[in-house]
Amino acid sequence: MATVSDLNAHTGYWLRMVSNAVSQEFARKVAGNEVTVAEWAFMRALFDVASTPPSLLAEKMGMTKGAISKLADRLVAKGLVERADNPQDKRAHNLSLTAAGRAKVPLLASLADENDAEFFGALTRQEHEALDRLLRKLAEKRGLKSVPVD
Amino acid sequence: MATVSDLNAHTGYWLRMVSNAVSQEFARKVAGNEVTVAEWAFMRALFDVASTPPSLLAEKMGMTKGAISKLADRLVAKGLVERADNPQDKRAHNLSLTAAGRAKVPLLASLADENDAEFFGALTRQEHEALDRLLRKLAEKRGLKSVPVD
DNA sequence: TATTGTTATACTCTATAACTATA
DNA sequence: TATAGTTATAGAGTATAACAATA
Repeated sequence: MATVSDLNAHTGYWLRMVSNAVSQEFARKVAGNEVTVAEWAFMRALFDVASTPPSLLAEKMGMTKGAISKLADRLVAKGLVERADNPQDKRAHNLSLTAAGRAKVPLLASLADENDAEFFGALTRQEHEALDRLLRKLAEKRGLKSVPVD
Repeated sequence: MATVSDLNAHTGYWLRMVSNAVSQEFARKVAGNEVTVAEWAFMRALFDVASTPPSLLAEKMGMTKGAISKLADRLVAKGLVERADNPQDKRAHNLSLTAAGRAKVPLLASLADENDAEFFGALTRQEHEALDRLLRKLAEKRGLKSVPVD
């Protein structure tokens, strides 16, 4: 347990600080592409799976069904995502990127690359790789899954 | 530049995922203490400085003046923060924790400790220290400053 | 005019909980 | 009853921009 004198030891505090800065800058970068950061994350998670039910996406992304539903609505309205009926279970359906959505991924990915380079370029290559590894380890422990092909 | 095939290389994506999970859980933990995560970060930044103008706090926290102003309003209403006139410049003022605000810090800090332990306990001690160091390095490069005593 | 801070406005993000339609 | 998903509601978080007071 830390005492008040070592408040600065809180990793969560720095994590939030850095993550917010990275996301804010990325939001600016994607703003011109009619897509938000959360929408990009959604599309990115969908990119490598042919098709997936909302419930699974919610679990993977650490979000509630309701949040996924709302995000999906927006992306469907923009023509980037589509819902397909599940013949086996009429309650269920599957989400996937449309051709337009899929076509947009490389552009958005290159903006994400730029953003990564801008922020993590402050680290050496070894440091950057170490950070990546640590974050993935934490995500995994938390049940946040990457796309299947990972 | 990454190509579409190495989408998973985006550090920003994982950073956001992990940070969101950590903050969400912490929000649950502090919810019973009439304080939000952003409010705690604000109080924490204020804890080690006797008194600071909003503009400086905004710079340190990577937020706009408007956002700081709104947060300060809420904390003043809760009796945790106070504004003091600056005799040298009537436009300016200084923010500081009230006695009640200061008294609340150890409890909130211990919840932050708990949260850190819960998430970063998945790492070895060396890994946890490495993560800390990397995050601070990134924050520093970005001009996000820790409190002066750091 | 420039600067400090507040206020007005507007979104995104997300949760919780109630609801609908199946199973 | 249980489950898949949607919808309704609400609030946090934050930005941008216009504004007021003072320098």
